[in-house]
Amino acid sequence: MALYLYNTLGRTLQEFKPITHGKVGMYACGPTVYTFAHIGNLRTFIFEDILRRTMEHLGYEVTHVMNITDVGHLTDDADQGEDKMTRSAREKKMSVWEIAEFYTQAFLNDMKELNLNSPTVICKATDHIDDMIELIKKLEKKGYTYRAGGNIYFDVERFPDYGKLALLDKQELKAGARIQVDEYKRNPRDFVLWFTRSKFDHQAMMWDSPWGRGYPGWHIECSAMSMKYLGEQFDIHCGAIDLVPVHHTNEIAQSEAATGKKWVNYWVHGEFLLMGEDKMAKSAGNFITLKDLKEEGFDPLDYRYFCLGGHYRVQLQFSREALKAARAARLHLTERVKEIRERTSPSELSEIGEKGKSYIDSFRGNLSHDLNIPRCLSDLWGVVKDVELSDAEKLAIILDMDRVLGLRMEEAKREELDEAQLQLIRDREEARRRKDFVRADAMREELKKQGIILEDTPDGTRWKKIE
RNA sequence: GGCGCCGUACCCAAGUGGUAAGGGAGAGGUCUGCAAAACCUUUACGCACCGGUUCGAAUCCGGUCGGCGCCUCCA
Repeated sequence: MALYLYNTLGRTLQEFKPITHGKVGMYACGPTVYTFAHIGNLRTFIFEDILRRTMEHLGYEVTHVMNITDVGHLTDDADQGEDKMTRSAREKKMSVWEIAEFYTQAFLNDMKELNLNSPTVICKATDHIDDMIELIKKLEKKGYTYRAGGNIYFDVERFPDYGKLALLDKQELKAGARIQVDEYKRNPRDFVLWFTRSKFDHQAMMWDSPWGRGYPGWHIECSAMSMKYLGEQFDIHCGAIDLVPVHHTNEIAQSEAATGKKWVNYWVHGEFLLMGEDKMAKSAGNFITLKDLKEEGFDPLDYRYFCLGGHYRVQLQFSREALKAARAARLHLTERVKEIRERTSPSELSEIGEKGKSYIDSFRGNLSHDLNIPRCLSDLWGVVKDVELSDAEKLAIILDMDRVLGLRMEEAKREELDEAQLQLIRDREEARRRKDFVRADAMREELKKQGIILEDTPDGTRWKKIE
């Protein structure tokens, strides 16, 4: 089944055709590790995980590369003083290297808890300074750069297609609207490839280069590392929507200028998470982290489920109410799967009947249509509730769908009780037979204190643990 | 000012010109010693508003109102 993706380059839905048959090279812009990722950042990584799992589900062998931006870059709108990493280091009384390592680990932990499959390659900017220098040298040789005020700039005038991704030619740039204009730039859209003169007082990370001791510009790392691991041309580059006008635009310019080839075929961008009505941003101070949600009693997978409820290209409104709804839905789902598994083991996918196949087809169709995950979730619920499917079929289909959704359905199994608890349940059943309901209710109350809920059914008493 | 996105039930939200997915919450019912779970039924003659195209519009076109994002930190 053909996969259709919305390509920001061209702004249309396009059939995905890989460069190499059966394989996909995919680069995802990773986190900047000077503080904890907030749940808005994490939405993007959940989307990328879904994209990667979808392609694998459709039979592609995926090479997924994600970078870690551990070189500090700028502070805020004022753009002066210290860089992010330096400031964070000062506040935490740690070195910039320790800060980067600490938040990198925190991020990788978030990924694990959200059940994000680990990228094939995770690469740190600071491990690839030489690759960046080589790329800048190449650009310099071809005449795409100029030196001014101690820095090396990329000259956008030399690259005619500049801004194609972001439709910048249709926009009027309001230069200096938010940021002071860099007096050394020939064109306001020019950007720095290598700094030797830091804007910051206490620049901590510095490297030697042909242009002097300094540090790389922000955009060069993604070009250098993606081409190192995926080649000069690859299939998909993704990230959040805010990266389109500057970061990705500049990446394209420097990459294609260096190689003279088209760099990336499909650009796939995820929309923002909104906090109430506004965007969630570190600078606005209205952000929350996965840790915050856990402290409020949510499971990271509740947040994953919540994100799956909205399409990746549409802004999603976060609220505690909406997250609670997602949690309730996920717990119901998990409970249902536990019940099914208790009765059966999954059948072979090849033995699924017509009715079951229609769900699988629907699911794949929705996936293929620009990752319509909300519809896929709807298909999943359809399977769970269908009265014509056998339990074995249901379980097989659910587990198959979950390879994409990543809700850990394979772990939805009945927990174990100890012998004393099992005995108490048997005693209670005995009391019920004697119609000693006062005693029976007391025992149920006692089990509830131990976190066990009882349900009396015509087939006997069932129990489950409270989450 | 320029560019882009979006207004669907109490809430989140899908919708690919053919008669409004799904989840949550609420209500009624079946079952039950009670409870819970499960299941069944139910909640938008209508998709911000006004025109237009069409046999047919939530979907396409134009306009109005409202919201969000971006315009060199940004997921």
